Amino acid sequence: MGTKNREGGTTLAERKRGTVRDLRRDNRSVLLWSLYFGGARSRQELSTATGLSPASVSNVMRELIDDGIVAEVGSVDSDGGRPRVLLRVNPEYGYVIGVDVGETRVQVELFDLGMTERAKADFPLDPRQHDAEAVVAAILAGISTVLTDSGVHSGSILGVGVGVPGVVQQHPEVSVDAQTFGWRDVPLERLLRAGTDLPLRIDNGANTMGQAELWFGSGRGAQNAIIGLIGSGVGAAIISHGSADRGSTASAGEWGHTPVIVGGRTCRCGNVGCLEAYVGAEAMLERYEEAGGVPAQGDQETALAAMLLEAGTPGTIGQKIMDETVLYLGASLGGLINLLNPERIILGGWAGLLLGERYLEALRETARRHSLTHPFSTTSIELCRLGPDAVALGAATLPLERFLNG
Amino acid sequence: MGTKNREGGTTLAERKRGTVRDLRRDNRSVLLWSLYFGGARSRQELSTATGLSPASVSNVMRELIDDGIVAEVGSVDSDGGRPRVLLRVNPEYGYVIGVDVGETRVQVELFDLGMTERAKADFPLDPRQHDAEAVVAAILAGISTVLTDSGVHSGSILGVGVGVPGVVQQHPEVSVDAQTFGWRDVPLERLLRAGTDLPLRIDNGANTMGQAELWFGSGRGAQNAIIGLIGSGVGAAIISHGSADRGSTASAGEWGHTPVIVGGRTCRCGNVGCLEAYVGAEAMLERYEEAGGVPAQGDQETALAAMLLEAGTPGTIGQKIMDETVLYLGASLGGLINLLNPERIILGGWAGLLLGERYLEALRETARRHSLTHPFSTTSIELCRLGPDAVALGAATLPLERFLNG
DNA sequence: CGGCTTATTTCAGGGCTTGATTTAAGCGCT
DNA sequence: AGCGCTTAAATCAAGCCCTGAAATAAGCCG
Repeated sequence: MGTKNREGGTTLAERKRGTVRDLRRDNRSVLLWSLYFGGARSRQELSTATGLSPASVSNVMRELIDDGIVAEVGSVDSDGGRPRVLLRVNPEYGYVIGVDVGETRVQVELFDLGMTERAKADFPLDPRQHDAEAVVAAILAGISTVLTDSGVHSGSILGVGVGVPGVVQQHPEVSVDAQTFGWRDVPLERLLRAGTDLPLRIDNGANTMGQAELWFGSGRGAQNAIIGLIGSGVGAAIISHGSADRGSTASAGEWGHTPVIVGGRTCRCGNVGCLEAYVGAEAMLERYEEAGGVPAQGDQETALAAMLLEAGTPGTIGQKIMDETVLYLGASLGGLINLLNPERIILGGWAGLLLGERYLEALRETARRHSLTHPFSTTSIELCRLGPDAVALGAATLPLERFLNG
Repeated sequence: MGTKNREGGTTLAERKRGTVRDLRRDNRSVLLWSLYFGGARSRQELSTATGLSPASVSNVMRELIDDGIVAEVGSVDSDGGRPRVLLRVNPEYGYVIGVDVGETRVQVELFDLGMTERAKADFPLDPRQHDAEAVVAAILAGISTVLTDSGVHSGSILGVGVGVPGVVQQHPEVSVDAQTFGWRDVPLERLLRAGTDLPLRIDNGANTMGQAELWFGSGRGAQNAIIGLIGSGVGAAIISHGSADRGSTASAGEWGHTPVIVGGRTCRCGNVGCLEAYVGAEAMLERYEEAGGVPAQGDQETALAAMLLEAGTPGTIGQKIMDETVLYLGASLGGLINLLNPERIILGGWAGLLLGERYLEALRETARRHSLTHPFSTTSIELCRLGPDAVALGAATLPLERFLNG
């Protein structure tokens, strides 16, 4: 109810649903979504699932089959009647490419429509050097590599999705602000456009990862969810009404810079008391050191793992730090539950998974203590289910989404 | 993009847009919304505003005029062409009733479609006695009072909206949980149904107030907004994609129970460190007393006003409390800005307005210090514009919304 | 008063979904 | 093997809807 736009700009006119032809496109799209996420089903099942008449389903399906998008696959016997013919989206109708632009590497993956990986390419990046040119070159090289490796013709690529570690503005032009890369208003789409004609979609990496979990991971079917990502810093993808809420200028989700101790520890963002000043991997290790601990040599990942190991022994500094961490994180989770009343919270990111392995139950309990009974009891807190490729997978869902929408 | 429901239950089938007739209903509704919020406009303007062809606009408008919903009102001359005929929604086509169930009184108001108040009735409630029966009786009495006072026939009432101070569950049956009233799973709709046949819509009072501000107050036109309500406690209505985000079980918006000092002051919800443990009127007065202040006699409103007056003098206890209050509230606002990236934050509630009068600028500054540059710079923080009738007004928009949707 | 400009309405054309009606495809029992 | 029964899918005529083009309405201007 009431999702119709009021006169808030041009949104009303942009809506593309006035003619009977749009109706057809919509129905076609509804059927495709239903088929894609519902798996192989008969026309009849589609009819009851979507509320469309059997006649229309038949009609649209013939079209989709003629286009090669949908294929009949076997049939299911019924006792005493004509067997139902099962339909499914043809995974080879087209392919999508997902790109994960990370701090240390650009990862490019090619999937068929069933989201089976068909090819993959990794290009290391110099961690001290994140020229837009270098990244663009890596992405373009990755695209042509996966194309040749998979033997897929570029004509059957439905699109390329790119997940980047920064705020992505879509209007008036796609531009990326990424502090860690020193990017400010980098017109990534325009730069890529010079090297490829494929349809492009660019979004924040945390959002693409969230979308991956939402579609294929722990978030399947959720209408209201929060996917929290804890790595060196802390971010989140917020799902409301079944789709990502990016806020008014696409920078929503900065969970890490939400207060937990007003006037507390200084955060790398310059403010004080942020969650990220306590809970990100970087902050955890700093706090460990401040408390007299000696972080293990190596990268953050190794150091954090070592600290977690130490934390298993009572009385250690590691344990103290981790107990506090669980308290802060759990309290913040409780706050999110109260504020947004999600049906599911999903914790991920490399540090989040490390932490979750050992402390998930403690986090649940802390969140319970810091939230109201009712909203807590209708929420579940879980870990991400997808591996390190989730960002690329989620990025690939961007063109997939466009395809399913027609 | 991508607001289509995935296979998350029965939502797909519930969508009522498959047939060419639904298309008509939708277009009719789009035109009505545009006319309602865009004011008097010609058919041609409607055509460009909605993207529908002039022919269709004419067509639908004739229908609406025949139904008495829309009326032609004057025309504007143009130099050298046929003058445009202005259309508007006929404010007398129907009426809506809004009910505000507060702690001390039930307020019932009757509006025409232009949201001009036509009648109003107040029924005091015994603050120690919030029997569902008493409240239901007051609401029903209020409805018949405003009907007779306004002379409006009940047949032209489009519906009644009720705002209650508690969590409202819509499924499987409308039921209300209101801690302050001692209500648990009160089937308010069923109880009211026994006394009236009018269409009913029940929602949380903070949400209805938020909707009022969104439609007619400081929030006009916003797609992403937060309406914060500070009274005795602290709540919020969260608007995303242009409509209220109630979360998965309709209890979203408990901003007051979001952490600001983990491990801090005990809140009346039983947890510690909640925003409401510092910023609600009740908490502010408690903190004042704990710090050695002597609250003025009388109700909370008088006492808070007195403290605010004292706070104007440097060195007083009142000033100390208020400085802290601004710090906590501002930090929490900063967190909301980072997390949700709203285009507007609107502060209301009786205590919020009292506070905002004097400290709005300080709050803005504190929020700025506690948020990231980009999202802060695209947000404005303002005060509610509507008076104490906002809850009833917002409640009345519930049936109005249904009417506009057809 | 006639030409000109702009706003609405009218109308034929093309599309869409649907309920009803057929046709297709097996099952089970005789 | 044959026949009736059951269920799934396809076909078809009917009823709506939106749109572009053409026609009509309504003033202004010289």
